[in-house]
Amino acid sequence: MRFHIQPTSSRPVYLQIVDQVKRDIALGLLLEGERLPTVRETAATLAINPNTIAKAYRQMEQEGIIVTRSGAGASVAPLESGLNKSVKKRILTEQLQRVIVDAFHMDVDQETLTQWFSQLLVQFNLKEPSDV
Amino acid sequence: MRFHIQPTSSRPVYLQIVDQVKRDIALGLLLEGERLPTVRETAATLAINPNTIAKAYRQMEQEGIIVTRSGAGASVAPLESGLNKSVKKRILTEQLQRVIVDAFHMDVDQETLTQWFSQLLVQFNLKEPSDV
Amino acid sequence: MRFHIQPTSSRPVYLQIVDQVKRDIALGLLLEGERLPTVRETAATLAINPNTIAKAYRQMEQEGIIVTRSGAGASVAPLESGLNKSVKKRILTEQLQRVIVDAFHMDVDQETLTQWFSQLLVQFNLKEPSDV
Amino acid sequence: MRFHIQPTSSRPVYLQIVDQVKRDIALGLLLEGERLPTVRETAATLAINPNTIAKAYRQMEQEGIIVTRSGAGASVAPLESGLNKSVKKRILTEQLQRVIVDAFHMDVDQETLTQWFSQLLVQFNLKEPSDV
DNA sequence: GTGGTCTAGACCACC
DNA sequence: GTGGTCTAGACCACA
Repeated sequence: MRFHIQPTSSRPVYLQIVDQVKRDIALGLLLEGERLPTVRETAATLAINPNTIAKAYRQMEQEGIIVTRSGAGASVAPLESGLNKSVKKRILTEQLQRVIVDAFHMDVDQETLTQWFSQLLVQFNLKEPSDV
Repeated sequence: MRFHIQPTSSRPVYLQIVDQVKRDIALGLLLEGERLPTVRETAATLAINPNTIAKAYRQMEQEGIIVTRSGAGASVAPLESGLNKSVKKRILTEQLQRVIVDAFHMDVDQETLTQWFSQLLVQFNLKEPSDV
Repeated sequence: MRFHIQPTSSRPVYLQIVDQVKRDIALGLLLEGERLPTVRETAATLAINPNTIAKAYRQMEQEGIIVTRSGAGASVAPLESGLNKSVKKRILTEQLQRVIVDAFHMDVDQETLTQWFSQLLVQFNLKEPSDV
Repeated sequence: MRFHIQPTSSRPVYLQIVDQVKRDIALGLLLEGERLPTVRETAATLAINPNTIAKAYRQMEQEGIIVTRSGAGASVAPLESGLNKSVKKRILTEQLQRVIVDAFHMDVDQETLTQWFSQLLVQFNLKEPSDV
């Protein structure tokens, strides 16, 4: 696994790492049980403070995305979400609404936005074993 | 215009205000040229520090959402986005991707997500060109 | 609120703080909505690094014990536990079992242990308004 | 004796082993003088680093739970606790208090907690003096 | 070797 | 003023 960090981004470095791990899992590039690079290794590769990487890992652990066994590295946890459906809907529609509103203010029409949305869905659907 | 603020939300107060103005414009509830409540009026109503409201207004002015004439308050600016299309696409697909990845980790399937997306589009479609 | 830290304890400082806040809430000494001392203030009083205090606060926030509004300090959150009952039972009986086993190995008989348990319950029951 | 280890638990593996030995002794499943499996045997069965098992045994020896005679393996020591009563009380009430506070924050009422406590006591009472 | 804790000190976002 | 992020570096617990 290779991370790509933009130090100038307003998004904190540790969240950029979280984003990328979550994306790669969703894309099927990282499979359940697969090991992530160690904190020190990642810190060295990216020339970033180990504490920052550790923070990203801690965050993912608490979100249930990965499991870390102290002294034995971190690996991808099985998919499991304890949230009930109404909460999920609230969170996701809130995010989607923000995108739609932004699109409006950028003068992007709904067809175009829907098209981009669909293209992304296709990308993230490739991970279904039988579909490939 | 009435704002609804959740002080405990992780989303900063000033961005909650920006969100709501942008949403109401996109919904056609706020029309071009319409005036927004003054900073001090809003601050009093919401019992929030005026600096916070001022920051929200400054942010919206920068984004070209509103225009403020000193002494005459703020009003909704005409829709206009100077960004070029590839930039728009990058910004919006980045946001959409994050939603899709989050949906995956919440174990929400693509059909459900697409349905929620479509429902939102309908809501924001009511105020089409001919309505203005 | 005054904290009492034992730097020599094997229990990490940040957890000692969490323990004390949770205990004081359970005792009714800290009420819902009440503000906690600021991170910097606490750090100065205890002569402990602010990051350590911040970590304790972050931990409590994620446990839902307190809410922090950036720029406006932290306060006690309303009591709410999203766990379902079987999970609660598993967690608590696991802890209780460990105490009982330890008591056995210390040669403390069950009557004595039960007595200590009851005395503690009484202490933590005083917080019911009408009982006082 | 068969150990059951959850590698993903936040409780260290070596302590899980200690927990289980102490519990089985308290339950009367392991009697004084009875021999424990060897370090290397256990390590092989559980597919765990022998150092981890050795650490668990060292810990139990220090606590006076078991005695190890070099070359002759480990066996259960006679029950004996050198602590004075006030120390025992301090240690155990500290643990009990933590359970009670946790129960409060999980919104588990005192009746329920007391019931769980009593049920556990019954389990651990089956192996009373006369049974040995 | 792994990750976890704590310190010290800088800078930023928010109110 | 508040808390959040990041860096740098020490020490410890765990496997």
